Amino acid sequence: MLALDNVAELENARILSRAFFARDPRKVARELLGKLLVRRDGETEVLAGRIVETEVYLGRDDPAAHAAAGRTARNSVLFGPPGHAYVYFIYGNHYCLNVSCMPAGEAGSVLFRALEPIFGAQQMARNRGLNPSPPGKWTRPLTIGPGRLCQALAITRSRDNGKDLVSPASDLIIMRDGFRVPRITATPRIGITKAADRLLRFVIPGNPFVSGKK
DNA sequence: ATATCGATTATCT
DNA sequence: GATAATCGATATG
Repeated sequence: MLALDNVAELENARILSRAFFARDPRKVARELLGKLLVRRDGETEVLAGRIVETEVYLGRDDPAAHAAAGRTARNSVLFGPPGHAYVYFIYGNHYCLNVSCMPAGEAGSVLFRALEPIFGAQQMARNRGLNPSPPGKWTRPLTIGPGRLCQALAITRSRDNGKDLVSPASDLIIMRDGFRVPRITATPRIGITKAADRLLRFVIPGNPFVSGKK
């Protein structure tokens, strides 16, 4: 499988099934915690991060979701088959990555909010325009937050929107490696104004790469 | 330490 | 024309 074979961190990892995503995104968001988001660039470069923070966006019954008003040119991936990338541009500056859930025809997705770098942190820093040299805490700002993690993995709408995230041929895939999350906490979603009270954000509590205070 | 604010553009009303 | 699933810089206690 191209360059993945050479990465020790991924030698036991397998791509998730399409069926994993053909379900209620509330279930998918919880179970995505501890999985791996893997970016492949060319023949040699591999970037990988463990998913430590997710958010759920539903369909018509969720006013905060892009799918709330129905299908448009921008959000059409959300209504397509499960396991595909929905990438959108926000605040004139940032990209955010979702994976489509539910069977084709029904909207619903999970937003990737934070990763723990597992492989390729040096290149992630370069993608972010940061100086990779100072040792110690330099990995923290790489992948905390939906905009930052997209920049770290070089995810853009033109390159990745609509991409199949469970195809071995894709350069952006989601994998499992047997890692078990100790615990899951649900909180309100970040940065929204509508339906702000619903507990649709999921984190691995205590993980240092979860966004938020301390 | 927390709070506020400006950047910058695709998308929708 | 207003808004937005954000980030990073600056101001303030």
